Amino acid sequence: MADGKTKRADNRATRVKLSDVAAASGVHYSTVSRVLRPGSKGRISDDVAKRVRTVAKELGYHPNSVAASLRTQSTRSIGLIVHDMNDPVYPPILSGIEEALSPQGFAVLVSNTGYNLEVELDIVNRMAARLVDGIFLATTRLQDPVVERCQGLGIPLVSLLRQTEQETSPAVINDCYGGMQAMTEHVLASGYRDIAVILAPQYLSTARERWQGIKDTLDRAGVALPDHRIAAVPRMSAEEGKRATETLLTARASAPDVIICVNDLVAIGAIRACREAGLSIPSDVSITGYNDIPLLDMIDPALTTVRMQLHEIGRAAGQVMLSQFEGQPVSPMTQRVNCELLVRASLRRKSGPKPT
Amino acid sequence: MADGKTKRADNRATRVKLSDVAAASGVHYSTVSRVLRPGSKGRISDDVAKRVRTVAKELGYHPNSVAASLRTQSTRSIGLIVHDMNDPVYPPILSGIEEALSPQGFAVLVSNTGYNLEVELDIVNRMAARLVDGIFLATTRLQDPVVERCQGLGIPLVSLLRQTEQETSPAVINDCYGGMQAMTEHVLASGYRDIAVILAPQYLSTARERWQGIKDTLDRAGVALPDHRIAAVPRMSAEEGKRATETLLTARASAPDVIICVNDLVAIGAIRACREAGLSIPSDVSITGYNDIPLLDMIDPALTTVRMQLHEIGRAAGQVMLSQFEGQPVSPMTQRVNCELLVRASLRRKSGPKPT
DNA sequence: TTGTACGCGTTATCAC
DNA sequence: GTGATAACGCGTACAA
Repeated sequence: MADGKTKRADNRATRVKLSDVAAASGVHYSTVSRVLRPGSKGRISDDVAKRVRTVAKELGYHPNSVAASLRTQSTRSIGLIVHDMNDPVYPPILSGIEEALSPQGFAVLVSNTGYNLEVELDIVNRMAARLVDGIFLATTRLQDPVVERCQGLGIPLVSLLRQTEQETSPAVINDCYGGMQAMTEHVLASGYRDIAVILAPQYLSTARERWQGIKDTLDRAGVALPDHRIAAVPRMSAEEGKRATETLLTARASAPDVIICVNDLVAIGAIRACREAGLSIPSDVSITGYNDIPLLDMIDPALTTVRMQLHEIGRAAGQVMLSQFEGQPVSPMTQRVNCELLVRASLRRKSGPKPT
Repeated sequence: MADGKTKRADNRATRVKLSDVAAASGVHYSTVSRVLRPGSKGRISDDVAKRVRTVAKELGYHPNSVAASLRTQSTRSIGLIVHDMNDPVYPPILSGIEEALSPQGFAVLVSNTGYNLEVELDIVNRMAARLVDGIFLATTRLQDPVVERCQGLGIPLVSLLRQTEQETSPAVINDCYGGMQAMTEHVLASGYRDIAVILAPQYLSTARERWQGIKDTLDRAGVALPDHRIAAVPRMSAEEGKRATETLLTARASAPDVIICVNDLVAIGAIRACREAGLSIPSDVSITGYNDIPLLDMIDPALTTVRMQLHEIGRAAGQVMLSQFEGQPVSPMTQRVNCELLVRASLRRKSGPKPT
């Protein structure tokens, strides 16, 4: 009843609705509804349509999408689930998604799992309760209970960056196999043979494909990769990369020629570890990454990496989601987006043979 | 009628609702509603409550929040409007917001304006149509039509990082004045007197406060800042920073001792421009930034900057939003979060007098 | 071409 | 304590 604090409630209450427009234009509100939504059933006389439209504009009518959602069972909102938006690979993907879906009137609900599966399942439940029209999942594992839950709930799903083992959901991913193959071939072409790798958990398709890309290329070239030149991180962070590199460096007296890292953050950790071990890069050890996160060309030394088309992955995923909404069968289930090798200072052509 | 493609529709249709639970437990659905929502009016007998609850769990009941929203006029969703999520300052803020609001059942709708005011106003309209409970605005200008529109629509608003001239909306911001003051004092203490600055548009409170922090400190120290040592960028990007630096460097034959940049990205552009001009950093020119974006300690040279507590700003903004929902008057209108000077290699104590 | 009437799944306000 | 019932604002088959 007060003046100041009821402002918002008043605003809501005062909000002009379909029937207000109808009353002001002297027609029934169902007519207004038809006028305002192109693609409705019956045709409308031009003069009525025009009158209704101007009245609606004058009154500042905006449809209440919650009411519409209740009726249509569609909220025109979609969820985006990521482990952590602070990982620089996600923002460009979000941009791409927005580019594809925003013109169609969709809004994006972003949630971080914090790398916690329980949280992630809970997020899916909450999004389901909100009747999101679909979910973009950037956390997909090769065997994924989250994917199963979405499917159990009947929520259209598109995986981002990763895919399940059986390719059970539509997915738009980077060609990690091809990217790492190109990287490994370049490492070999640069003259290196004593190669080390830092891998990531193999329940992620990205990590597995990258590892396969390395392995197959080395195998074809007949280059051995002994166990003591292989390390793994439980999570793709700089901290873990540093730790893994320390393990690698202490495994043998001599350092490897080059360390191929599963991604950029891990590579940054590797750089730190090498520095602390008194090794300089690239003269003592070359290092490579993957992703091409921002500023990577500015660090010392500029990191050799593979650039993913993250924005394009997001955009394509948006398209897949839209075609799924239209009931079109998705094919192929897994769509691969190309990437590009970027050679920078952290990887140098081998100058001479190492002293034995 | 087919089997595969109607799966989702079936799921929606099949979805267990209040009345299903009611039927299965032999009570009226309004009773179920009361049981399931703590804090409803009438008290319920324990046995009925228990029965209803178990039945609900068995049937896998989940409330339809769209229907609830239609009734309550609250969607428990809030909008976050940023220019571009690719700017690394935003993700930590989003995390902070989620930390504060997610436990309360709120979801966050993220939208990028792409630095376009028309788009931004449109986003507000769309969010209003979705009945968001509130909006976080990270784009606030000193005079801001977007703020006005939100207020006109009666949507609770919290500004992030920036504030309007008249402090018309609750805001949680960084203490940019203090941060730049500390930076400038350190620059002076390092022995520099020939100082250049790169500023940003003064319709942003961040840019203006930083500039004031610099100016006041120099004034107090009696150090002059001639016009040819002042440049400005239309947008805080590396590209613009590079361009502005080129302008600075060509204005006079001698380069300044140090360039104080409005933020890190601009500073990175400055580094690039200096390199191209054959100047080395910090021996020829020192450079400073602001924000402490990720990897800044890894670039060459490591950039001296001011670290903002971005996550904390997001969290605090979430708290402000919540207390606003509870009808509590916000005070003070502008809440400042402290920041910290980080001195790194890009700024070195002046060794000797420059040759004249 | 336009109006009628019902339903979407809840919440809230009544009675009883 | 519990049941009945009216909104909430819109979409749409159907009638006119």
